[in-house]
Amino acid sequence: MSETEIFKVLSDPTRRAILERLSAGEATATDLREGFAITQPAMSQHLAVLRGAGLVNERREGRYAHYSVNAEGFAPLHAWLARYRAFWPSRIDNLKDLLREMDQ
Amino acid sequence: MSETEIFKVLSDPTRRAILERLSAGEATATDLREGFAITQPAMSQHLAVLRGAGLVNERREGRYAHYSVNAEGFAPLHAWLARYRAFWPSRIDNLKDLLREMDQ
DNA sequence: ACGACGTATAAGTCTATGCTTATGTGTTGT
DNA sequence: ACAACACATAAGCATAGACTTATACGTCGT
Repeated sequence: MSETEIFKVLSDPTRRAILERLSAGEATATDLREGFAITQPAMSQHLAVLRGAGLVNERREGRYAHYSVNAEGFAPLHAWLARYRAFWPSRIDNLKDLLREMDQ
Repeated sequence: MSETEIFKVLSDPTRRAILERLSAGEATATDLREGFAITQPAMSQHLAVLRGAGLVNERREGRYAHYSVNAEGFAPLHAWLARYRAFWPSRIDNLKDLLREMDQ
């Protein structure tokens, strides 16, 4: 998925809230509506967008759609952001060297 | 800056390209236009948005505006993304413990 | 002082997106 | 078989955002 698409998808607060909810575990589309002042089609559309971006997985079980976070979908975001980690706390700056050591 | 704002700002490919250019070093607004098929006001507006989100710094020098990456502005993004690092390569999963050790 | 320059702002246009209501599709229980 | 259910899709509307042209603002060189 393109970086542009991922950023667009995540720029919606409702979708980020959905992801946060899903990070606590799988949930159905109806489950997810609790706590959100949102109609069913709106939720369905948000989930379709998240699915399209590869940020969530869908597991079909009869008439229920179980959604969960697809952490691999965040890889492009991690990769992009890594370019701007130059000013991470200095401890973390040493990470690369550290990992190199760990590999040996 | 709110996560929503940061994601929106970064969802524009031109703005991400500007950041990439700036990550190679400071540049003026006019410098930045090279290589971009973009009018001067459009560039100025993008820079205003980046500045507003705290992602770039402006250094005024006479009639020139020198822009540079403000890496601290990426902190909210790092913090948010950290929640979804559960599936980072397993080596990195140990980072937290590692850093804890380093502090001692 | 004045004109060229570097940049910012204003105002309008066009498209993208998130919402709504209405409806379609497949599944389950009786 | 049929009604209720879980979810998806369609179509329309309203707002946001990225662009344009025009113009304003401050700075520099002559």
